[in-house]
Amino acid sequence: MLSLQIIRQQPEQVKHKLSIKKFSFLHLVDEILALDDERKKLTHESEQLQAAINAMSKEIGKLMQAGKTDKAQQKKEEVNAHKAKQGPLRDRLSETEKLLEEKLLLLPNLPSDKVPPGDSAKDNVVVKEGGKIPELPSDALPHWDLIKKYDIIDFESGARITGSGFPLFKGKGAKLQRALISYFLEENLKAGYTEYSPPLLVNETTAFGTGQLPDKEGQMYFVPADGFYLIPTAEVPITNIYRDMILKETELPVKMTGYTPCFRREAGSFGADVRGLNRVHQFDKVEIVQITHPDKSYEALEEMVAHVERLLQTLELPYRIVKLCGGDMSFASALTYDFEVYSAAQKKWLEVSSVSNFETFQTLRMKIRFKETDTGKTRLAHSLNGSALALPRIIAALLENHQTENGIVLPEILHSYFGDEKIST
RNA sequence: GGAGAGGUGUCUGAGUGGUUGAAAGAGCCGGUCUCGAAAACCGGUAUCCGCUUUUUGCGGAUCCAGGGUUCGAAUCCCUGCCUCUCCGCCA
Repeated sequence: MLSLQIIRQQPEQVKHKLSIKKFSFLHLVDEILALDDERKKLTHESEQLQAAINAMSKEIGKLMQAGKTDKAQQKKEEVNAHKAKQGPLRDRLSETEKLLEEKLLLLPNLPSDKVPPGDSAKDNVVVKEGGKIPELPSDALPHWDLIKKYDIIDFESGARITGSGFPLFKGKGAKLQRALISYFLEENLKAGYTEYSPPLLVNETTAFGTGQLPDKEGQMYFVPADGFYLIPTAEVPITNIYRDMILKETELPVKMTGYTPCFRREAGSFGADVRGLNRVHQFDKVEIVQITHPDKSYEALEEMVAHVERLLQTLELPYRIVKLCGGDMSFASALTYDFEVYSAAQKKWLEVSSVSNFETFQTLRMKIRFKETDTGKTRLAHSLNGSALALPRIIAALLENHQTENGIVLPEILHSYFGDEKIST
């Protein structure tokens, strides 16, 4: 969420930046400012009364000890008169605060100055391309056919056990997943990340912290009996590890990684985009998360981008890095780089990672702060995260790009993790 | 799931209705001492909100959370959450 402070100080600037994100309810900014003024006024009045009440209560204490009960009784009545005045004031105050909070939560994060203008995915800026797009024969198969050919995922059984979008990995397919997870985690460890294996169900407060709630509950699976949400990404539990904490400046940056299954309802998706592994309800992902000093977060973002890029290079996949334009960015992000891998048989780019800086948007909600060594002041940290990497589309791309007459020839880096060089019939 | 105990500051831990934002100790920061360090001694050491033009200062809130009793609550009552111990069930 945005801090009231920045809205108070630079309302016009805030509106301008929100409009870059194609956010259309700019009137919210003025409404928030009006509510904030109201809140301050009511707070002040209510606290004046409270201060008077507190002072009188202390006097009553003294009078009672001195045995002057009738004088104390007189004071008590005075206090009661003050309290009668304070009651309605407090009700108005809490009403105002609630409304203010609700409106504040509707505002998306401000885009960083580096965000290119634009309305949708077509305006995103390709900042880098790498790898080589393979020349496949004309009878090259899309991954859903390769999956059948090598019998590595059983979509029908998955659908029977649960429903469509819940793939059942089998044999070499299951092992390939395990190999990729191990490989990604090992590389993340080498880059200085601490490994976590978090809970897969989270409570409401946790889901609120990273910005899934309110508003996006439709995207998550929910367990009503216990009030838990199935995580849509490891970002949610892992970032929340530091919720309500004040770190020492020297403890930054905090670098965390974790493998989890991810659950997404993906309501409303349909068509060719959802074929095979392109979009599923349950998938595996290795995530990286950083909590950084506010002055270092963009450095960290670049470092994370470079790290993910290395992973794709070693997997020998053709990729490109895309900087998202204002209109295509997520609610919580200040700057996002998407990684796309070219799927040679489908002839299209598939998003396999999204690396974002959230600046203080999440840390304000979660109260993740640090104490400055020099001044002793408490400041909000910045939070970032990215996939390193999401498995299904990586598998789709590996299958399609590395298909040969003799099977799927895996990149060398995976051989030791997979225990073989290729997948064949 | 059943029975009991408990949740206090960075930590340990005192506090059962009236200057208690909270004893004491530890830790941490600064200082004295020292060639330097240790020890000893002295001082400091929560967060959020509001007022004050700034510093200074003032006020309010916070002793798991939310309600309640009271002139006044860390302290009493209710509800919820969590932790620990024992029993049950179970991978």
